[in-house]
Amino acid sequence: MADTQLNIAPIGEGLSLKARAYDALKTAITNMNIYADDAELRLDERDLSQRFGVSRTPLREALAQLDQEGLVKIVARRGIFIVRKTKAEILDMITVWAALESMAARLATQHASDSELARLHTLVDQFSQDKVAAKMGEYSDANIKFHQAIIGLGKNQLIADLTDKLFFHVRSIRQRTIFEQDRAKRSVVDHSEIVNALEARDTERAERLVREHTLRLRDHVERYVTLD
Amino acid sequence: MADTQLNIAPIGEGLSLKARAYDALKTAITNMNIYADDAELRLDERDLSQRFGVSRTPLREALAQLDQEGLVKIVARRGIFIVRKTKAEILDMITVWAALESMAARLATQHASDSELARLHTLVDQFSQDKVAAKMGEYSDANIKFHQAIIGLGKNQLIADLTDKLFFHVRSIRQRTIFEQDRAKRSVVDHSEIVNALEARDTERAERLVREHTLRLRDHVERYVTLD
DNA sequence: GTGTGGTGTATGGTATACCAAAGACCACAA
DNA sequence: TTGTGGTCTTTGGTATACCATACACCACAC
Repeated sequence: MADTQLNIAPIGEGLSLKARAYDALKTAITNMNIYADDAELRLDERDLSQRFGVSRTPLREALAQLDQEGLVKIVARRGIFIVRKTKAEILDMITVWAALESMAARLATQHASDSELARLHTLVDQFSQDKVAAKMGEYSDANIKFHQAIIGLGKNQLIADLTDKLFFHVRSIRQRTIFEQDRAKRSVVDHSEIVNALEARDTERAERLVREHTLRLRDHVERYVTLD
Repeated sequence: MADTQLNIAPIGEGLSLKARAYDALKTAITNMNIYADDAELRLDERDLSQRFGVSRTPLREALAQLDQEGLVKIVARRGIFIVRKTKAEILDMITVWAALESMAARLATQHASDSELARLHTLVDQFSQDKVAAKMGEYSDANIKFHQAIIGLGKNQLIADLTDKLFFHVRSIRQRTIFEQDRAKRSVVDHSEIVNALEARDTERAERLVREHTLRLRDHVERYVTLD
């Protein structure tokens, strides 16, 4: 059945070229193992421009944004480079994450509804301490989701936005370390205690547990993870 | 005495046009009372371009950055507007500030040297509880400096960077409210207790005091300050 | 008199041409 | 053979011309 209307082709998906370039670059960088020795960290503006099919201007705006977020570094007349975070920077990020998520937990005890907290509970209940090893992939996702859920329940948009920007880095570290040294088991226990504190509306305890949980990740990374 | 050398004029001050446009815009917005009823919140790209003497491209990049930082909002085909933060957003910012500064305080108890903490002490000692009213202007500055100093002692660059971005908004609120309802006196006491906790290397107490101090500001704003 | 449609204008968005600087490479001279 | 200089190439930086859209205003018809 042929269209009776003209039905002009949708040129873009509604997003600006800048936004699309930004998304494409971000996912490309995200899916790349930038710590491999042979990783090509140099980006070529003109090459990218051709490959995305957009001109350099919107591309540069997207790159400028990534630069500000710290994913790439633009050096005048030298090039654009994907940034390898130093270990110290990763540690700082995890520390900031701890500060923000623990504050979100504090807020959650004050502002989240019982039903919202109950939903959090179901996230935790899916994994018992001993079954975790059997379904690593799933737990790795569930682990991330749990932390994002707490942040959501804090109902502070700024915290959500800031952690979103850190997420890219923190996620990869969380996934990389969750199954080292029995950390998954410990994680299950921690999460369960956190939920209990939240449901008990125990503000101080919830805050402390979340902070300690994430700072433990920090210590683990400091001791055992090698970057650079 | 005429130059024997050619001595070509220094064209720029070394900064890129984008960076200069950014600085100029930021200070311009900072020094403007955007809450006045007759404030002109609309920015004209071409007009600004002429007034700064740069073309639209670097100007737009600067504006895009301000947009991302939330100082202005760019609406496609509508214009660029200076953002009036809503009260809710201000409250969220103060909350985030509390989370970050309290974490910085925690870190300071672990990583700051005795002499660094002693210097902090001198910042506090300049103002006794009853003399504060006499030199309001000075105290207002000292108050801000105190908080920045704690953040510096946390030695987490990311915390410093993030609070820097919030600073613009939080500073104006701090200055606006510090002399309401005897808050200055309370502030002096708080600061002194915070320094004591830091010097005693009492991590938990320092963190808690800083958090509570800033959350009190948050409550004060929520109750007594009218924006929008 | 009111409503609708079309046109004009202002404003961002995009593409492209050109500029400037830094580094690599090569030729030539000592 | 080695060092110095200049040039060429690569890359980002800047300016500008052009395009698309949203809104306002006005004319015309009902």
